[in-house]
Amino acid sequence: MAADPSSFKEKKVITIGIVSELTGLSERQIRYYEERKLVFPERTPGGSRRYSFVDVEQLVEIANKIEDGVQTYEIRQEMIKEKKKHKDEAHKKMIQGQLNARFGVRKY
Amino acid sequence: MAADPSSFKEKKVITIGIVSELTGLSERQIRYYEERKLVFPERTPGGSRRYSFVDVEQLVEIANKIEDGVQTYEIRQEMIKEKKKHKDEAHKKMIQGQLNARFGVRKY
DNA sequence: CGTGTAAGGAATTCTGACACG
DNA sequence: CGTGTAAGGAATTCTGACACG
Repeated sequence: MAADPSSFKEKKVITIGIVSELTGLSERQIRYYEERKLVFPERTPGGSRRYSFVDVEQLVEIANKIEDGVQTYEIRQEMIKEKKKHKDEAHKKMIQGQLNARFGVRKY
Repeated sequence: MAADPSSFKEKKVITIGIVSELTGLSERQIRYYEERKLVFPERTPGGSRRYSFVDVEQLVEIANKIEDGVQTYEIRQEMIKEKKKHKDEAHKKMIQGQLNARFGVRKY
């Protein structure tokens, strides 16, 4: 039901050069969006960035917004709101789960 | 019905170093299995290998077979047989499709 | 046969900075 | 603000070869 945690799409395995190919963005742009806290690649022991397919998709969205004149700061605010919404939903679900555990529930 | 051609799992985007981490195999092993025609990474313009998640999964299977004493040549024969089987199935389907087109068919 | 390793070179990536605006 | 670029260095990858067995 929830997203598969071992999902390939979320695995950080793509180098910045490939991401650049995939998105059409320059490496400069990709690194800058990280600086502005819009993407969060992992690092190899040697310090190279590794992105997931989800990151790649988000980078394209970010680039589109910027093309529309949205500033990185605003994009970041949107992202924070999104995150909050998801957290609230998760919280609601958890409460629900606790209630179900406490008072029982028929699953079907 | 068929595998999504734009599937992430099949995109060749992973460098050999990451594949090595993911599989636990040495880069030497990974390159050798390519030499023996068991995996087929793509190349960047610069000549670096790029693997897909499917490749990664297959590499693990290959390594397991080798551990069991199977030789690369035999593994390759198995792969060829597999491919033939798939081709036959595809062929059968195509014939079926042609028959359906020729004489009509109720889909449900 | 399958794998480790040292060797030398080429491609990739990194950071900090200057530039334009 | 967002992006290009030249700069110097470090990490990554490549190939062909020798070694063991």
